[in-house]
Amino acid sequence: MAFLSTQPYRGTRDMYPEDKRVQNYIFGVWRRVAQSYGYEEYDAPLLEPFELFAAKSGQDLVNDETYQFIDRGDRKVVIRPEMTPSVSRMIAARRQELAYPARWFSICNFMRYERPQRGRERQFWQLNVDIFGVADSEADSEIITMAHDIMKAFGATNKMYSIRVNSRAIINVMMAEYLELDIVQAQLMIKLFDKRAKISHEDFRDQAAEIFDEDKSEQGLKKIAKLVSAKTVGELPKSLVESSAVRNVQQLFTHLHDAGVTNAVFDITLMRGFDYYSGIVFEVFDNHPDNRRAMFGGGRYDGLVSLFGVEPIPTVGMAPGATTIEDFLRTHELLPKLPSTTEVYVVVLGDSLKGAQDLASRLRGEDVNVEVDITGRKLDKQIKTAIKKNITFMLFIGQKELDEEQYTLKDVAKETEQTLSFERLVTTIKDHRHRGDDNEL
RNA sequence: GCGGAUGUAGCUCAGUUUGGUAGAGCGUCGGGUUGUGGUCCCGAAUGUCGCGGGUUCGAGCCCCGUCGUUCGCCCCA
Repeated sequence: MAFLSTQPYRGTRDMYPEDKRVQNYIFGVWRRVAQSYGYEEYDAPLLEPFELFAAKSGQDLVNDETYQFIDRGDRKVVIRPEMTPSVSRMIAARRQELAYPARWFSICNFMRYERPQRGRERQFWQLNVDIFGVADSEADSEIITMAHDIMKAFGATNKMYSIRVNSRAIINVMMAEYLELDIVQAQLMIKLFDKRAKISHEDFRDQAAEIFDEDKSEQGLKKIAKLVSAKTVGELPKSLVESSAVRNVQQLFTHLHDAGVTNAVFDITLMRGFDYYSGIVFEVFDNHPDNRRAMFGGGRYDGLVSLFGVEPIPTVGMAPGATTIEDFLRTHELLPKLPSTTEVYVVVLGDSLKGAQDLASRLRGEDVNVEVDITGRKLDKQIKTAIKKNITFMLFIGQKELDEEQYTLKDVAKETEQTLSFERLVTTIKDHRHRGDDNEL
């Protein structure tokens, strides 16, 4: 008989305790920052009807990149590849009774049938943060500022990443009125702009020239050169600067500046997915030479809620992924040492197991997480186990300690030992707990 | 969907040139001082050499296929 494989399914990861610690750390930072802005957590089903995604995204996307199946009732269902349609559905369903602006977040897993590569897995976790009901650029600014704060909360400095900002509204004006392209040409040009960083200047120019009608090609290239050279919104050609789309982005940058977000830059070539975005779009880029890539992004999608046949609700959101954040943290060596959730490992000396168990039980009664070594092994083996498990404290329990009711507590990292009464034991362990929390921030 | 690299002990890898008994370090387990560890000493266990087929007297090594991993392309909600 062939043995079963121990490998996880392609594109998925087994979360061993040390992996889960990292994930919980990332989730914890996300949750803390989102809640600090007054966002409340929600959740949605793992499965959604096929139509929900088909309506929103391109057919290719839903057919080629989702996990889907027919359920026992002949319904076509999809394992969610993203959160936005589900949360839009939830908002649409209760649009009349919600308190606006509605500030919501979720931390959920998703599946996409893709070829795995660096920073991309078939099963992945994302934070989704959205603000519903505000059309003003204050909402755009809030989401981008929160992205910035999340990076800060992970210990990143401004130099480590940059935030690139563009606006679909500007792109629309630019394509239709400034470059005078029809819809088909505009789509091609958007794709080309999106690729610009990956191809040579010559290829970019040649391919751009082909998109224009022949008689407009030369003039069009000059216009594109002007667009691309704009380092700020203000440097865009005059006819664009006067549009409301540009004024809106200028406002956004003013807000960001006021909020202390100094590493946000305007980038006319940022296109981002583009299916449902209707206003600003942004992406957070890793600046490290070893990991130069877009980590996550977001934008404004005012039209999506109206797919459910109701009044549109203006919405801005973003979705940082755990995989890319983890890559970022490892690349910049920002991952903190993450101790076990177990605070005390009880090392049992001689045949004091029963007394050790009683003491452990009392500690648990005081809300301390305690693990007891019940193996009866030699001392050094017990100690090595505690270290390997990355547990903060060791507590040595032998007959002498039980008789005297004075216990030896060892701080594993500092290699220091104290002999303490039960009450002092509890306060010492709890004091350390609070310090640890502060260090994480 | 396309291209490159790669798969040998729990982990990191050598062994492939020139086919000839399956290796190292770390880790694990046991012991060395029966109340204190990471980096001491001694000893031991551990492999369908990813999987399937082919060539050969003989394959970890050569050939074909396949699966996984990884880097890039495409795509990126």
